[in-house]
Amino acid sequence: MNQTLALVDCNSFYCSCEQVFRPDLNGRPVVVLSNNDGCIIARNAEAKELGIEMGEPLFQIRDKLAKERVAIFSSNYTLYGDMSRRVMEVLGQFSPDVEIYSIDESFLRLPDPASDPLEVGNRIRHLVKKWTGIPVSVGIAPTKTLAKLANRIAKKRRESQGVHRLGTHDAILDSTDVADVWGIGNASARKLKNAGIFTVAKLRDAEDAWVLKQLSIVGLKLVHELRGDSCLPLTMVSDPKKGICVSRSFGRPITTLTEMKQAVALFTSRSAEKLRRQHSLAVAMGVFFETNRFNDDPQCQRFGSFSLPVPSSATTELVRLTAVATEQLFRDGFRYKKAGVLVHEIVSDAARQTNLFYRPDTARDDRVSAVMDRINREFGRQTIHTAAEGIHPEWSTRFEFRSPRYTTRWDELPEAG
DNA sequence: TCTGGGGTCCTAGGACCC
DNA sequence: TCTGGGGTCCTAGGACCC
Repeated sequence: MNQTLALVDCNSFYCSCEQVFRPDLNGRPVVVLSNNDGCIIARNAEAKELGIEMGEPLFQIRDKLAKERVAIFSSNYTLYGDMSRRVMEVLGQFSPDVEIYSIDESFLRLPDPASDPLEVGNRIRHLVKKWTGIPVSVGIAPTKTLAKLANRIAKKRRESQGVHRLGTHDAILDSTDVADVWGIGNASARKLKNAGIFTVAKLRDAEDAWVLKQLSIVGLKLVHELRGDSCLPLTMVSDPKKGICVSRSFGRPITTLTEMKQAVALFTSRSAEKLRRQHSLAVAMGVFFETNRFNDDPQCQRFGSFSLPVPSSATTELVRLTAVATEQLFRDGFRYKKAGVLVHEIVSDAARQTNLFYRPDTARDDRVSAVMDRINREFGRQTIHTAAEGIHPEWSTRFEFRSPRYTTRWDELPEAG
């Protein structure tokens, strides 16, 4: 099959989103923090140059950041989600076949075989920047794995100027580290290097049987992709999630059952919303909480799961059930740092109306949920929520450096003049 | 010393990704 | 004092069945 794919990836996406609204930060190092302002999860080019690493805890490098005048932001997922949608809209102009792979990258099948792919890549770059302010890099190749690699090269090589096209036998593959291949993580890279395979070209030319034995079917597909043989198709419509997990670290430790129930109720509401958005029902769920594993506090991890009496996605029902589970699991005398809710068995809501157990009270719960969704969609998340979640609880996640939600909240826009 | 040969389902854990 | 939060896929091994 002869196809030309492009992988479009936003450069330092979270940082770029912040910088679009803060042109005064141009040329300055910028970082974005994880939930709770714990770790560095995004750095712009200037910050990377300072040697700031992905995943570094903030408290360990606070002084360095201050000294280098690094701009620090808490993560602002409302803003990033909205900017992502805008970028993806622009990409839609270039192809009917777009796979949104993550919040900041998409695969496109370039539809017109006659046009020059490099020229198309440059147009994508230019238009996304012009309409959204976000800089992107474009990798072009016949398979996803090669397009990923091409994108990496586009970002690394200055001469590429943000767009690179890669063929299966390009000379650059003889000098590209095998660890740069998408799907080759630490463990596989170590295995390959022990066997003398250091470059992408070497891996491409390895024997199928050997690869299968060492890296399983996953690795073999990847090697075929390096040879230009497409094994990973574009998936334009995403399947519903098979599991859902909502978990957070707290701004300060939780010690009481009352507060733990509030936290679990909040995470349960988020889970219920996710279920409804993909038209699914929970069949079995889990609740967990744990103490801080990085300090000397007495350690405690609790996990419990249960099946629902009837599959459901109603906030009120799920909150009631996870509250019971929380009461059963909770142990006094610990400082809990993190908790979460899982939905690990899911079914479609399509067949429910015919379910023997679908009674009027279930129907009422569902109507309440539908109204909650509508209000929260229109007026913003948490406009309406269950009383169980508490109001502005003290254990809430910290966002010391949060930027305004420029694109979705008028009330947070800075005043003009 | 020998201790079948399939098959399925489930779970835990590894590896990887963003 | 402060160390993220999601996901997917695959394999191995145990339980169970005929």
